[in-house]
Amino acid sequence: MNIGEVAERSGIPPKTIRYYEDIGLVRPQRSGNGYRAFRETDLHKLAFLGRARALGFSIEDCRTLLSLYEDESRESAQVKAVAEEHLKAIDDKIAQLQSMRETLSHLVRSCHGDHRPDCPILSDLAGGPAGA
Amino acid sequence: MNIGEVAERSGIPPKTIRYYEDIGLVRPQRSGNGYRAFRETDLHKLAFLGRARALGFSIEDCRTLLSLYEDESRESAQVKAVAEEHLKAIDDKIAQLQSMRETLSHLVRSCHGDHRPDCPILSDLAGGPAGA
DNA sequence: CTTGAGATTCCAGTGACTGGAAGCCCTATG
DNA sequence: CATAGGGCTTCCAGTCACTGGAATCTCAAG
Repeated sequence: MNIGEVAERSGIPPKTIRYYEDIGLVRPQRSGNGYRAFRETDLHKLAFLGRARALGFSIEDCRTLLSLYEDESRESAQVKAVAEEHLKAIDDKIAQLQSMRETLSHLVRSCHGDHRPDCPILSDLAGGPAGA
Repeated sequence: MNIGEVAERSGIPPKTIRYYEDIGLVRPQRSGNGYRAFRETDLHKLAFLGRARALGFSIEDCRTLLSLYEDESRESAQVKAVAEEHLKAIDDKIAQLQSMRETLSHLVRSCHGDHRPDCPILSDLAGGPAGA
């Protein structure tokens, strides 16, 4: 398989697949003409990567997960540990965003949003709730 | 004021302040010795930037907000528009993270996490719920 | 006079791609 | 057989918002 077909079947753009090869996530063989020659297992790996990235795992996590996937003597606890850590990071990020959302939505609601210059959003940014 | 004091009072690291000058967000004067000489208004701007960044506004949004802040003929609607767009981006991001969180927490719960190699997390990544 | 803290500039790296340029390979058509 | 195109190759640069580090300079204190 050439890169175009793999891209289509895995849903990962050619550019990204080349990048994944650069950083050693996949190692396709080469045909006589220099083109990358992907086997089914390469496609499988790329699809795996696509799903892991869609769940927000970092590239380094993906590398770990892939190696665990290929390691028959793995312990599921190792996989779970990676996933739990990532889950916690997601929770932290959500909490942070929700806190921003909270503040911001209050500010947006309190701004009349018309042609006048007075704006509680700017007042808040300029110096906190007791803004000048 | 030298950069150290401004950093302490604004909560923004010196490196970041220099970066903000590089990209034209602040324009401190210079003393005879070549040191940056910050005035109160510069400090004020930096504190403004710190709060805007803490709410997740991009640097470009910050630039816009700062210029609106300094524009006496602004209309609050302009500020509100920027904030609303950002709020929507935050909502989108939260939704995306919550969807990941959902999937991931199911997977984590379904993994026994012991010394055995079988792992529903890997099965899912390897090929969806109907994993091999 | 030396020491140390704090200031300066510039270069490089982060994460995970993505865009673009220059050029090779292959197939199909005129 | 020449050519046009589409797909493939490599390499370089840019994204975003910093951050680390090196080499050098300035200043106040002892």
